[in-house]
Amino acid sequence: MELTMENIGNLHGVSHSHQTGDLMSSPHGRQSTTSHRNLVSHGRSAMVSSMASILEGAGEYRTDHTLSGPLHPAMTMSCDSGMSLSSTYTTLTPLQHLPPISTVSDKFHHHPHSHPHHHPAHQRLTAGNVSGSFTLMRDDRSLASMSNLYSHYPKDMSGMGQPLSPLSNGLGSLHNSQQTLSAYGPGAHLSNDKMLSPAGFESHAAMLSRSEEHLARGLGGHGAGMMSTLNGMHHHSHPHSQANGSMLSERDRQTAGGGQGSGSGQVEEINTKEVAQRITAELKRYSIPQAIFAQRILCRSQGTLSDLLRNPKPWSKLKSGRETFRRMWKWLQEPEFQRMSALRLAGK
DNA sequence: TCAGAGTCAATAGG
DNA sequence: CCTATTGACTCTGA
Repeated sequence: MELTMENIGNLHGVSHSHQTGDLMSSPHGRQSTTSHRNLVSHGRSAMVSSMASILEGAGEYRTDHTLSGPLHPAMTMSCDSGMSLSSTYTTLTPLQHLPPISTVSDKFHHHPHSHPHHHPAHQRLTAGNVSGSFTLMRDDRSLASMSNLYSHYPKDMSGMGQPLSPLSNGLGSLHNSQQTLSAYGPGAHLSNDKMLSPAGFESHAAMLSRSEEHLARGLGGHGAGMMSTLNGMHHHSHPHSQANGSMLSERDRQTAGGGQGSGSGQVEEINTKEVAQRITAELKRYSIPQAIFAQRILCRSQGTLSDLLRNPKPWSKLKSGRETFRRMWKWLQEPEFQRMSALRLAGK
């Protein structure tokens, strides 16, 4: 249940103005202006070009307010609004049944303001890090909600949605297609009903992970250790828990399989290695520099991201650092165009 | 006060 | 231009 708490904490965080913390998290104000412009990357491949443009566009994100705030709060997840994002889709998708709030409630309650600078405070709820027993990586609801968002975000769709998707190798396409599907197709349904039906979810997840796996392999760069973890994610099929500390498998299974389990979108136990690998793969795929991703999506520095990607600590050992992984995870859950817009808009 | 976690900025290397 | 590494710093929880 602890996990639950955490999530709840996040959700409610908004009300508590957690994010303030985040905002301020740019403690020394370093991130603010400093590196942005240098970070802008240039598209390398045709496909990527779109990305590039997006990124470059980000150059002006300074004006961001105009764009981000008012228009699409949900998508505007930046450092400051990061929490809001979660809340946002939470809102959109009521499906997930939150855990016993009562239990948790006080926990996240106490810590009214807090964190002077740095730390994104969110995590202080930490409640004891759970033994790492649960594992649900479901955030699919985000997808569902996304689909809703699309409606008022047509421009992105047209602009970025398509171009980005195709990836050179089959994997890419696979990966994409499925994302697309979930986002547009099933996703819509999901939003209404129970959110992801087990089946739907599974397939989605499974496919995803699978494709990613391949990708990772293709990339191959990372140590063997990392690779092994990939599959860890959603294979209910075989009970094999991953090599290193990730405890996901079972949880997934339960989630997927369990009738209501599916609903519990809130609790997320993230397989950090898996996320790290996937992020690494995506960044490479789209030629997104770490610096950009780190700042725009995670609100962290390049060095931090690099370290996290290369040496992800097991979820159970993370405290406030979980937030960073959550953001990565969320980003992974989003459809391309949204990722792009996030990169673009979140440029604060 | 101390240890650990999480970051950052600087910097070394492709 | 990118990524990896690292020393230093802030916080937080004993």
